[in-house]
Amino acid sequence: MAGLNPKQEEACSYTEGPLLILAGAGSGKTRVITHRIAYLISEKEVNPYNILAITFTNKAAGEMRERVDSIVGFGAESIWVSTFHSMCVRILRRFYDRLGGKNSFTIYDADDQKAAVKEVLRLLSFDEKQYPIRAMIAAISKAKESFLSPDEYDRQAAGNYRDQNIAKIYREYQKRLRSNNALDFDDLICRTIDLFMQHPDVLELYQERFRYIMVDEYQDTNHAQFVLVKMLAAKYRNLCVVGDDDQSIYKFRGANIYNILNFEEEYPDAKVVKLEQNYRSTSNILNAANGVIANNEGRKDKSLWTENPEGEKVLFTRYEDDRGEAVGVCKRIFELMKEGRGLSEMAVLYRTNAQSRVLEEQMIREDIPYQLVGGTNFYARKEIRDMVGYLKCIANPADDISLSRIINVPRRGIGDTTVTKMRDFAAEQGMSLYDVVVDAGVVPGLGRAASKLEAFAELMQGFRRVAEDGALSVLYADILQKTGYREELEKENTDEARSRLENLRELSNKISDYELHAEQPSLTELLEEISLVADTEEREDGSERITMMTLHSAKGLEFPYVFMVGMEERLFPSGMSLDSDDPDAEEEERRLCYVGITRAKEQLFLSAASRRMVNGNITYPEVSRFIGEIPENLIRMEGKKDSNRGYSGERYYDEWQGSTFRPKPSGAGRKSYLRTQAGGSLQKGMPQQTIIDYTVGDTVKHIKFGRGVVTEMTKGGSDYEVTVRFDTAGEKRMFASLAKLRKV
DNA sequence: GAACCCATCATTTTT
DNA sequence: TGATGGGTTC
Repeated sequence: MAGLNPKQEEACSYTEGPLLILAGAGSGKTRVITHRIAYLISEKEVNPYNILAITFTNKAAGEMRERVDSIVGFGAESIWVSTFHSMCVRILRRFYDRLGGKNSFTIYDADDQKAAVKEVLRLLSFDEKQYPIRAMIAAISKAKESFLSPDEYDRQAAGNYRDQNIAKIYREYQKRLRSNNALDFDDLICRTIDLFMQHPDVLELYQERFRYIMVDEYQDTNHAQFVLVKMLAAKYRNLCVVGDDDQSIYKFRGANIYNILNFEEEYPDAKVVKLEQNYRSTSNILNAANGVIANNEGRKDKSLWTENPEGEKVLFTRYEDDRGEAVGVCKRIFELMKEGRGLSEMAVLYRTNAQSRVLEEQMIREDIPYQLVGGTNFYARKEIRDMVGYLKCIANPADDISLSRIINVPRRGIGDTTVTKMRDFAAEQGMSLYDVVVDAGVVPGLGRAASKLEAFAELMQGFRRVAEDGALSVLYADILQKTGYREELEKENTDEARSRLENLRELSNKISDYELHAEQPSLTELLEEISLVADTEEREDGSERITMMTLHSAKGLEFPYVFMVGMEERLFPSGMSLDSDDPDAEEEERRLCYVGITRAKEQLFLSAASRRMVNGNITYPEVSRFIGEIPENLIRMEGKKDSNRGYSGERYYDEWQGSTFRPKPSGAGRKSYLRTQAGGSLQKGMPQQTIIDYTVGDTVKHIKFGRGVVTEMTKGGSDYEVTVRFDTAGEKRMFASLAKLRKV
């Protein structure tokens, strides 16, 4: 096997029986998985049809698919490369009727779930304050993960009034989902397990099919997923799990680190291969990470090493406050750029999304293009959810949740009172809301709304006819048109409305794209893709931007230059973790820190502020304990020591050349500015290669500062630093590639 | 039904 | 600080 180290090779060629691959950060994990699949097929002559590779995210599945395709060639397409959830959907679409459901079930996402719980609370007259929706969803999810039915949950709650009420909510929620012919994300896993338990013939079918199973990011699996994998692998026992207990950072969403820690107890004959050579980071960075993670107790014994050069020391800087930190980061970015590094080689990582704000503001001031990762999902936007709501209703008329969402959108005179009346009537008669809408005449006391309902029913029936024999894109266009949704937005004529229309066009593109590429396009499958595939706004290639994201989102990525900001007690590690009674909480924060450090290839910049605004309050945080855990000889501290554990903020905002402090842009203006920066519409289609057609003495125009005369140009790295004396804004120094100066 | 005011509340996120 | 949701008023 070409290009693999002995350990990697060992992991690839051990194909029979249970195998645990402990893959440290940057140890070439994906390479091993893909090579192993290739090895199974070419050396062991395993039929690709018998291979299953499970990942967590669609992104990971897509990447693996691509790599497998390129390395395996013939037969690669018959390998199942899939996320847990899409695998289960595929199985349930075929066999859900065996559990008494319809194979055409709808999938409820977080938003639908929320709406369902809200309705349940209303129905049971529970107070949302006492039983917060978020907490209820979490409780239900937890119950499902441990296979507790509402009845069993109730039994366990014996004597606990609150838990008994939660059991009631859970029961009612399940009832609602069942009558709506819907499954939530947890159901997808649990009901598949139910199916396997109740129908051993179905289980056997899949056991026979999946003779070789691989699970990536095994440390992220929850209990239900563990059970599912165990069942599938029970017959042939060719189960290979890959993961890193040190990178387990998703406990809050159910991940159970013991799945990986106790793998050898579960499978006593398991072979364990440790991939400990790191190919990513300098030894200074790697050892800094090792130093931090060594403070955790509950972990598999391993030590990462590298042949990479020592590199620069890790740099820690303490700034006066959060704003100063942002200024300092920007300054460092410019320094790196002067050395010829590009923005796409850099990333800023933080613990909480709220921290991005100050950084964004500063980057806008300094004209540094950035890209935010994470944030609101495309499909979570209101206008998209409305359209998807229509599609869901058309696909599954029993879906009361979606129908309630769109019945009065856009406004058509079917108000809350009417809907409540109909809902109550439906509940009494055991009908679905849609049945009632179609036959509104039977509901007493609807008054004027009756005619509105009739028109609405007519509209929906029309859509259903189009859905039956028309193309999906035609259906979509029809909805947009006939509901008056588009017209209403067009009339509004605001920036926001235009942006919504743009999103609706984007959805139209996605639908056309789906139609074009799907083997057999169907509304059900389209909706499945929409619910299961979060739309991760892919980074546009070629655009030079710095990436900003949470530490969680950074998992699996790497950058030459990494900034970890806000290294402060109670921010990171988070106060919530420190206050929690879970003794593992601090260790999970430390793992998160480990994940962050190991993202860096060349250089790592850590920083903290002495004063920070948190939730509108000024706080004076101490330096994070994690800083002290980095071996002293690997870190350079910038600044003087102060009385407590840390380093005081002696780095004030230094108004250096190029930074341009202007008053904070206000309200809506600022927002739309942010959007153009983050969303990229401003930069789309702009030449990436800057054409410099001006020189000293020329008059140029700047997008914000207006007219000015170039007074100086010096070469800095791959770029030019240009000094311009503006007519109104004074003298500014800036990078040619960022300043977008035009000769006039 | 929309516009406004006040109270409340705050990690991390994918499917 | 700032987003969100509920309640009130016009």
